[in-house]
Amino acid sequence: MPRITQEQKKLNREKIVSAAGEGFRLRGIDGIGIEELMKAAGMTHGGFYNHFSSKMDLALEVYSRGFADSLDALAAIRGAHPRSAGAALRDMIDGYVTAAHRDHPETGCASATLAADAARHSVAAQAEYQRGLEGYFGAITEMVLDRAHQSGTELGAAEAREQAIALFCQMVGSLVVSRAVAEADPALSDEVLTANRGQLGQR
Amino acid sequence: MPRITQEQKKLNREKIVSAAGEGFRLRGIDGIGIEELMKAAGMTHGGFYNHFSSKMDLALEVYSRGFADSLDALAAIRGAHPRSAGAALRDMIDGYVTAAHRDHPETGCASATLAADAARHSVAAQAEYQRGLEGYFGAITEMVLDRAHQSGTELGAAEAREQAIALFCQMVGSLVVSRAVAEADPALSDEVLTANRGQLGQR
DNA sequence: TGTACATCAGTGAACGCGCGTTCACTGATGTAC
DNA sequence: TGTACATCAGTGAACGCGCGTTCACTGATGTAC
Repeated sequence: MPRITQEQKKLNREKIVSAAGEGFRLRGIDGIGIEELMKAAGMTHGGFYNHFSSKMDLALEVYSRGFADSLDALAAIRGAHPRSAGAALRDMIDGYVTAAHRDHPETGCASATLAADAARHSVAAQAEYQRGLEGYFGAITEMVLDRAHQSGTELGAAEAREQAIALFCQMVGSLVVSRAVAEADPALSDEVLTANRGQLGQR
Repeated sequence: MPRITQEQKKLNREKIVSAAGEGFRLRGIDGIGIEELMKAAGMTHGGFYNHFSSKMDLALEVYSRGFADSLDALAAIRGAHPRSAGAALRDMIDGYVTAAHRDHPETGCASATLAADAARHSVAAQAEYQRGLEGYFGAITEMVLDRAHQSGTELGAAEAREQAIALFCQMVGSLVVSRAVAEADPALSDEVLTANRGQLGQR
């Protein structure tokens, strides 16, 4: 059957990255094997090394892809609210701190699922993580500044960035904590989300 | 050489739990093997099953131990400030959101290190996590209520609990995020901590 | 108190399994003429 | 455009390694008398 079109090869590579994006988020980088990933992508495991030099190489691509996707999503939210940065911020929070997001890590924020892996794995993974973080922080800071400007509030750039960072960390923390008890105590898990959404809304 | 005193056996068991507490926090439950843990505890790996029925059994003990220790630490902070709940809250935050805590996960908060493992592992682990969370939430809620009372502020119990939950999640999130870039970008990692401490202080 | 025997904690080899990675092979694709 | 050959993506078996767990063994401890 092989060999395959160059275009088909690119498609297959995409399938692997996509399957790994979900698998790594769901079970951790060490929690799912190459055989299972390749099967999910519709191939057998042997061909993996035609696309990546190692499992960690794939993981790095998953990281950078994940952050890029999240930044796109942020840009889309901002684009949907060209008039009000406040509404955009609310949309971001209400889309993030959600039972649906908690219950579907495989398609969710990379920060909330892969942060622990990044801390424990190579510096290369951390470097990808850093690039993603800078992007988030910058975008959210702009939104906070815009909102202050639109409401006529005085707000320095440094203070806006501090607020943006704190806001982001609280969003991530709320998801991480709520996931840690999602199966054992759904009510508590829901309460964690509700409480954070409530407090975040007051900012 | 064996057999050993019953008292010595208990001591050995403690050494295993202690070594696992550090090892699991540092590298994850799947990130360190029984052989290495037992070596760190000063024994060979074969004897492990004289103390625990499985690796997951040990992990459960590490979880419950970790939460108990953290609750003790919280009680100690409150005890050190019998007059001012506000000062106790500040001490808690300033002790938690710190470079020292970030750099030493092995002796740090179990929530910030083992949350991802709990979400992915058995429901039993989540149940331990849940018990710990309830303890935290309850204690912090009391502190928030005490502070309001001491400053003469009106504050309902439900609102206090909501604030306590949000506060805790932000603390956890700040540590998780700062650790994810600690090696790759120490300055950014420090900024994450500083920003969160700053914003948390304004509550 | 002393003696004889059963118990059992630690040792280190071994088992079985799954994982990341390698490799010989196949046959359709890409390319040179 | 057609032909001949080199390339190389996917296949599936295999390798090596580390891991969780088991086991026969040892000899000091605990216990029954």
